[in-house]
Order: sequence, then C-alpha cells, then structure tokens
Amino acid sequence: MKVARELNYKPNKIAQSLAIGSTKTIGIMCFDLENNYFASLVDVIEGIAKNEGYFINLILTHGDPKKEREGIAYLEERHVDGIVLFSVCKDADYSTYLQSLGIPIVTIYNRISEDFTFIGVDAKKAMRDAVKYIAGKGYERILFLNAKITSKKKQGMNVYTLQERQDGYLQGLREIGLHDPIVLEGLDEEAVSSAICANSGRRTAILCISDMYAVSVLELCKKKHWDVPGDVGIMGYDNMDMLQYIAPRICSVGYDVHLLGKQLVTVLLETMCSDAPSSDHMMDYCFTDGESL
Amino acid sequence: MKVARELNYKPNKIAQSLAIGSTKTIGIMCFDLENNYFASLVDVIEGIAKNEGYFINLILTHGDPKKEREGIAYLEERHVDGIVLFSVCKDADYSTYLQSLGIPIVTIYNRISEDFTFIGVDAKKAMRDAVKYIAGKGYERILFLNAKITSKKKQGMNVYTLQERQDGYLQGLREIGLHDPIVLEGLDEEAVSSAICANSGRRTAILCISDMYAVSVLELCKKKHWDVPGDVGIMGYDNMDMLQYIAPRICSVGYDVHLLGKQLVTVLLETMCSDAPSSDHMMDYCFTDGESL
DNA sequence: TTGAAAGCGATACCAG
DNA sequence: CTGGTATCGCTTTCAA
Repeated sequence: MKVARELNYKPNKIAQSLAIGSTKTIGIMCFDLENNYFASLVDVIEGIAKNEGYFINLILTHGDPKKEREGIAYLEERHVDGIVLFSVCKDADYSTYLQSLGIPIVTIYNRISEDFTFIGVDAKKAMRDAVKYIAGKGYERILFLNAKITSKKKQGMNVYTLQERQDGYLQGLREIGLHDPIVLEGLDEEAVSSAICANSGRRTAILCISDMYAVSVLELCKKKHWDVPGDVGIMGYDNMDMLQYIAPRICSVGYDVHLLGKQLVTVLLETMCSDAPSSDHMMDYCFTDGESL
Repeated sequence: MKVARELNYKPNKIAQSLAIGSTKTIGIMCFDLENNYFASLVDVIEGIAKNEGYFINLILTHGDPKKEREGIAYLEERHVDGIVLFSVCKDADYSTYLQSLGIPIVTIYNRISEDFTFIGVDAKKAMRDAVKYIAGKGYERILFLNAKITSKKKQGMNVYTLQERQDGYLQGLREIGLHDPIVLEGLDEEAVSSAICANSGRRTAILCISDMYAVSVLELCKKKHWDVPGDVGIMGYDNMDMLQYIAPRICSVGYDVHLLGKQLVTVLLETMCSDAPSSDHMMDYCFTDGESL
C-alpha cells in the first residue's frame, strides 16, 4: 500500500469492469434537456445514482426513434448495468429486442410494454380528476389541447403518456355528463381560437397536455384580449417552476419530481440485483391552485 | 462475418477501450440541470459529441467543490478522453492537480487558470457595454445585483464569472462618468428595495447577474407597485427562453448557446488530438431588447 | 492473407 | 495468508 501510494497508483476502472463484468454505470436515455421536466429528472437521478456508487451515461434522442435505437445499441456495447428509458419507440419487435439484451430497464413517461417496469404518475387518473376539478370551478365546456398525437402515431412513435392523458380527459368528461369532447392537436392558433369561440355562451376551459402548451394558450388569450379565468379557463400539467413567474398563475397538476427520481433509481437498482422485474410504481399527484381557473 | 452475424456478435467496448487506451467518452462536470442555461448547454454538447462518435459521462456538482474533486477522480479512473469543466473549485493546487492528470480539459463559465482553454462570452465586456446600453436609455443611476460572491469567495469557491461581470459593471460605470457604484449581493428584498428607493430623484436601473435574479427583481417591483421601466429599469443576463413568457419582457444579454456548445466540443476534440492546449474562444453577444428598460 | 501470441489492467481461483 | 496463473474481450504485432 505504501509503494502504491508513492507511485500514485490509481485503479483502472476499465480493466476492473472487464474483469468483474459490471461497469457501475447507468444509462439514461432521454428526449432532451431543454424541457425543464426532463432536466430536473435527470438531475435528480444523477444525484441519487452517484450516492449509490453509479455513474451516468447520458444519451438524448430529441424524439428521434433512430437515435434511440442507436443509443440502446451503444449502451449495450458499453455494458451499462441498467437503463432508465424515456422511450419514443414503440412496436412489439422493439420490446422483444430490449428484452433480449438482458439489461435491467426501467421505463418512465412512455410505457413500452408490460414486460418493463414503469414508474410515473397515473396520467389517466390525473386528467380524469382534472376535468372534475375544472368542472367544479363552474366551467360548462372543457376542451383538451394535446400535442400532435395522430401524426406521431403515424410515424410509429410511442405516444403512451399523451394517449393516457387524453383518455383520462375523455373519461372524466363522460363521468360528469359532458358529452361533447373536443380534442385539439398541436398549437394552431386559428384552430384553438375558433374552438374556444364556438362556446354557445357556455364558460369554456382548456385543459392542456403540458404547462408549455398552457403558457402558449395564455399568451394567445392575452393577444385576443380574453379574460383569464373569466372568459377562458386554463389548466396545465407538470407544474413547472416557471409558472410561478407568469401572471395569472396557471393551475397545474404537480407531483414530486425528486421522489419520482428516487423511486426510479431504487427500482432500477432492485431489478439489477434481483434480476426479476419489479412492479410498477404510481406516484401521487396534486392540483396546484392558481388564478387561471 | 456471416458467422458473427449468426451468433449475434457485438463488440465489447470495455475490452476495446482497455486494449486501445481510449474510451471515446467525454466527461461533463456541471453545476446542475435545474438551471436552463446549463441544461441547454449539456443538451447541445451531447448532440455534437455524439455526432463525433463520443459518449457523455455526466457528473453534477450542485456547487459543491468536494463533489467536483471526487467527480474528477472518477473521470480519471474511468479514463475519459476529455472533460468539459464548469468548475466551482479554485486554488493553485487544484490547477496543478488537474494538469497532472494529463486529460484534455476545456473550461467554461468559470476560468481555473491560464493553463486551461476557456470558452465563453467575454462577460466583463458584455457587462461594461450593458451599463452603457442602460445609460443610453436615460437612466442616471445603475445598481448591480450579484450573487453572494463574497461568501462564496470565503468558502474558496471559484467566482470567476461573477467577478468578471461585476468588474465589467464597475468599469462601465467609470467610463460613463457615474461614480457611485452600488453592488448588492444576494436577493435580500429589504436591501434591494432600500437601495432602489435611495435614488435622490434619479431614474434607477438594476443590472442583474442573471435572468433568474432579474425575474425576481421584477416580482419585487410588482409587489411594491413600482412601474417597470418607468420607476425602475431591469436588465438580466443569459436571455433565457422563459423571459419571453414574462411581462414586461426583460432586457437581457444573449448569445448563441448552440454555437457555444459547438465550439466547446470542437476545441476539446482539437486538444485531444494535438495534445497541445488550444487558445481561448470568446463568443459574441447581443442585447435583446425588451420592455424593462 | 491468415493465424498465433503478447499485452491492456484488473479479478479470482488454486496451490504452497 | 501469500504468490502464481488463467480469465475478461479486444488490439496489435510478428511470423508463417
């Protein structure tokens, strides 16, 4: 040991990994970091993984399924011990391909199949309750603003969470006896405006797939000089930090990102040890009150 | 090759790295990803590095010098080919220690020493010009709101960029003949309010170390019912995306984050090949006009 | 062109 | 408890 110190010996983790067959590395496959939701989650995961002695290999897909496949191949070659996967791919082949790798995988945001543990919020339930929450504020007409889910589907992309949220909206609407669901896809100002205007005198709210959409709708309302929440109600999803700086404060669906990251890593580590897939974890959520409803 | 395909052969990058002595991996040592500025930059770096065939090992320090030192040690053990370093450490020993590792390092945000290539915006010049820009809008009194630079210094932290920005402010003030610099440290509402109020009838602007501080000052002004930009002018730094959703639109110092990331990776790759430290790159910046001045 | 052997830097087993 | 050796999977060199 004395000689080792004198020669300034440093163990070579590469050789160690090769010999021991484990890299002590976790791969994170994520969309992007521009979105604060993803960035926060990666931030939390890194911290917890590091505490547990694991390193992070980060790969971003920017929504490109090809990049995801390539990224998975890289992670396989690099022999990461586990993967946190925000997937944009979806087909049966992909699921069996992932399964064949024999690498523990935990999915988040989009589910791939029942074969992989999923950690997240029960988006369907959250949106169903959000509809009731909005109705409770006296709105008689509730629109849903989704991303361009149909075209994403056509491109063979994974739209699990978008679909869940939309289904939750539809279910919520049925349960409160409103039978004219209106789903908008993408932020086309014309389309959104005319949908809002066709209200036949009923107070209208718009439930958005995410806070970014909600913020854009708010911008639109300001431009059109519509009063929020008087003329138009707005609700977002994710409760991003940024909302607190925007007036009026947009109501949103929030959850504990730190806890989510914690569970993600815990379950992944569990899977890595026991070699058996763990059960899903559904997080709690809560509505953050604001001035937009 | 046919047999290889049949047996579904996949090269083992770990063994390859060991044999070849290169991991094709770049380490990114960064503060956090909560800050959109850092998150964007990491996002850009990942994309460009991947295009060049390099992988990302991400380590976050959350401003803790101890975590940075540990992180560097990990990256050394893992034999990354190069490091992008957002440093919070600063002392002569640290610089020579890093030098002794023999790993190509490019620094950003905070400079460590002349021995390491630095890529970034000339913050001193930017702030000096910002003072003139503000003065040009008719303000006769300009305050500077910094982070808690003094206490960070005492803790032995690297405050290079904070100091540069502050020095730029001081220099700009001298050059336009204003001789009462007022530097505030940290967002103490009391202190900021009273500094703003002690204006002796002169129109007052507050130049902030970053957009987050600028946004908070705006919040404060709203709470105090001060008119922006009538009573108080505000200017930020970084020109974060978020500003476009906040009214009034805060003026800021912007620059091309994508280009910054591109240069970072390019220079790092250059250093990795030639083995000689490259020269610094100073980015252009521009003032984004808004409604807060 | 092909094949065999030595190394990269650790771990792990087995005899002494 | 110590010291030698095979192994991990690949690159590289050298000989055939």
